[in-house]
Amino acid sequence: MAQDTDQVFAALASPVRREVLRLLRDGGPQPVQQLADRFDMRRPSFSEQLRVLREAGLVSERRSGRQRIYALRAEPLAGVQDWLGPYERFWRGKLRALGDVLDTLPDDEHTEDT
Amino acid sequence: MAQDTDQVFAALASPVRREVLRLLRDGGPQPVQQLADRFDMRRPSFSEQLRVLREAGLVSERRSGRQRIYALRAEPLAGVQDWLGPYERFWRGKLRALGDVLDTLPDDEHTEDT
DNA sequence: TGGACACGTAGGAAATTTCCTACGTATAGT
DNA sequence: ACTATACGTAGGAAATTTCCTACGTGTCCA
Repeated sequence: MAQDTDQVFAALASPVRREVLRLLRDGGPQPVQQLADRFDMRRPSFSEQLRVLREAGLVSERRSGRQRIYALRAEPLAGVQDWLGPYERFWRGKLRALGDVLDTLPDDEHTEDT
Repeated sequence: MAQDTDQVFAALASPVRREVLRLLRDGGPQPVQQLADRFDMRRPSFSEQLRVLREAGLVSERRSGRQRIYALRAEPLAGVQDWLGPYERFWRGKLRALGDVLDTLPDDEHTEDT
């Protein structure tokens, strides 16, 4: 569980890998070649980036002839959003009036004085 | 820009650092010592973990006598949620199961059946 | 059956991360 | 001024990441 979370966050900590996810999101499932053309990188290096995404569960692979079609698997990102949940009120509180948020708090556990 | 995003995701890719954020979220601002007691790690190593969080903008530091009080800075997490936004429809409503169909959708049309 | 194509793995170099011990700096108390 | 406390930096070892070139596997096609 934490292992998965680690892998997902680590996978997202690379502009190349985030761009791959975006390409799959906006362009749908694609073969490796078509994805790789977008990056200034040798093919084996790109394969490794795909492997990181695959092991994080963020993409799936399907074979079609001699091509491999990669597709976005967004489920792990739902886990990221779940993790994010409990923090949300902290930045909403900063962006809005503080009193507005405090009014709706179920319990008060973020005292800011000594 | 992407540099910041990289650092935030990389900072989150460690159970120790995520636990620090949780402790600050649930326990409010705390000195280093009090945080460090929760981890099986030497102090200098823990200082480095804090440095990673600090450089990602996820914590702030304030001096109080010979202590340094760390506090959660959640703003970068808002950036994470923004990044997550365009992926949300992929895990909601099982649209992804249809694969090619969503590729043909002109607008975001997420009916939540089943 | 032979060759081109799509993609991966093998293995290695360089950079980065993460831990450690040793030491430095600043503050507090006596 | 001296000592203890709180925390960081320095520097180094081990593990991991990320890139490369070279090569292997499987598929398509003439």
